[in-house]
Amino acid sequence: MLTINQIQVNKEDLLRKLQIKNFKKIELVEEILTLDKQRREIQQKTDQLQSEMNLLSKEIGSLFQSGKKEEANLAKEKTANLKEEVKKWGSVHSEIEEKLTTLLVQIPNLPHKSVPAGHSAEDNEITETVSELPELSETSVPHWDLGKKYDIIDFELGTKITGAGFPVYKGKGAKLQRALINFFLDENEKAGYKEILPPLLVNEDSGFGTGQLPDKEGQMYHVQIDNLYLIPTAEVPVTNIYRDVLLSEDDFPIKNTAYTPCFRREAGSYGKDVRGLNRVHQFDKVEIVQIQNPSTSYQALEEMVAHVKSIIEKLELPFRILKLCGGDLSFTSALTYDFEVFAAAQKRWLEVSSVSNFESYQAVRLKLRYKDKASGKNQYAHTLNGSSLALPRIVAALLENNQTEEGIKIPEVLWPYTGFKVIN
RNA sequence: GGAGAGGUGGGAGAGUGGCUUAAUCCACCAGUUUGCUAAACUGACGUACUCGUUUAGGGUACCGGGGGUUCGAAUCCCCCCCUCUCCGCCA
Repeated sequence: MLTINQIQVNKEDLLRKLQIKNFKKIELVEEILTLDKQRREIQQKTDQLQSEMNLLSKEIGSLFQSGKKEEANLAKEKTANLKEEVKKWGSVHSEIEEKLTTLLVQIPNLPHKSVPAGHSAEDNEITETVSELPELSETSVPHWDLGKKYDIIDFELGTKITGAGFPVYKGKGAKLQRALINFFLDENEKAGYKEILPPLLVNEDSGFGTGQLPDKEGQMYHVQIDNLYLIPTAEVPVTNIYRDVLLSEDDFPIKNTAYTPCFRREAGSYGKDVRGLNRVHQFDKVEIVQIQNPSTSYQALEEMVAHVKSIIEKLELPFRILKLCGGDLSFTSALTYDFEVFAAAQKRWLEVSSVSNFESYQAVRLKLRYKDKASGKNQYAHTLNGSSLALPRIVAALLENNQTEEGIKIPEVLWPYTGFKVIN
C-alpha cells in the first residue's frame, strides 16, 4: 500500500497517476487525508491524557511509599475521570487507524512515469516482437489434441480425479515438465538467483503482505480448517521471507528463485480462451524474486526482463514483450512487462511471464525496510518479481510449434534434461 | 492429539506490582591509544506514531498477539499463536 506521506506530498501528481491506472474511486484520497488529520489530532489528545495519567500514577506510587496513605487515596479518586477519558479517546483513535488502513489498501500502486495510458490489453505497448510468425502445415493441431495423440497430457483424467483445470501429465509429458523446471532453475541460478523451496500454503499475514488479501481472496484456494491459503504463485511465500525484516544496505541485491506448483481458482473464467493448457487451476512455475535498493530497482527490472528473454530465446520460441498500459497493470505493480509466446496452431499469443517492479508498495505492507547508510534512517525496500517461466503455456507453444510428421521436436537446450529429442 | 516447560532489545540473559526512562554481557557503529592488526578504554547504540519551520529537544505506545484486573502490569488473570522436551500417531 501507499504511505500517507506518498498521498500527501503531491496530490495533483497522485490524482494524475491514479487516472493513468484507471482508478475510479478518487474520493478515497480526500477521505484518507481528512481521516489522517483527525488521527493526528486525536493522537495528540490521547498522548496528553496518558501522559497526565502516568504522572498521577507516579505520584500515587511515591505517596504510598512514603506512607502517606490518606493523600494517596485522595489522589486515586482524581484518576477515575481521567481513566475514563483515556479509554474513550483511545478507542476512537484505534477505530480511526483501522478505518484508515481499510481505505489505504484500496488505493492501487502508482504507475511508473513510463507507463503508457490505456484501458485494456489493446493499449499495451509492444516493445519487442518477432519479425514473422511461424506458419504450420494444414494438418497441424492445437496442443490439447497433441496431448491426447501422444498420450502425454490427459485433461479428462484430471477432471475425474479432481475437476476441470487439473491436467495429468504422463510419460514424456511428465518428464518434459521436470526437464523444463530444472532447466529454468539452472538458468536462474547461473544468473545469480538463490534457489528456495518454500511452503505451498501460506497464512493470512503473508497473503496480505504481497497484496492477495483482502481483495483477491476469491482467487485463492482457502483451507478453512486451518485458515491457510494455497499459493497462487511462489511470489507469495518467497517475498514474505522478508516480512517484518530490517535489512542492511549491504544485503542488496537479494535474488531468489523458486519452483512451486501454483493454484488459482480463476473464478468466472470460461470459454475457448481457457481450453487445454491455456488456463488451468494448478500449474508449475519457476519464479524469480528480487529485493532491491530503490535506487537500483529499475535497473534490476531491466535485467530481469533481459534474463527471461534469454531463456525464451534458448527454447527457440517466437515471443513478444509488452509494456503494460495503466489500465492493464495489476493493482500492486508500478511497471510490468509481459512476455507472450506464439502458439502457432491456435494462432494465439499466450502470456508466459509477467515481470514487475512493485517499488515500495508490497514493502509497506510487508514492513520490509533497510537502514539507509547516508541518512541512518529506515527506508522501505523495493520488491520485484517475474516468472521464469510458467510451464503450461510454454508447453502448449512447444507442442504446437514443433509438431512434425515424425513427432514433436524438443529444443536442443532441453535434451540433457529430457533424455529424448522427440515425442512420438 | 495428550502432559510439561518456555517466548524479554541484533544475539545471550536478569527482572514476580511502583527508584525499570528494561540490569548485565556480547555483537554492530564512532572515537582514543597503536608502525599495522588485535586488545584495552571512552561514547553512542531499538521500533513505530506524534509535537517541534529544519534542528535541538519533548510526548505516547511497544517485553509473542489480543483482552482484563489495578491509581500503576514485562511482572497478576483469561483467550489465542509459536518454540522446546516427553508420550501417542505418522511418510
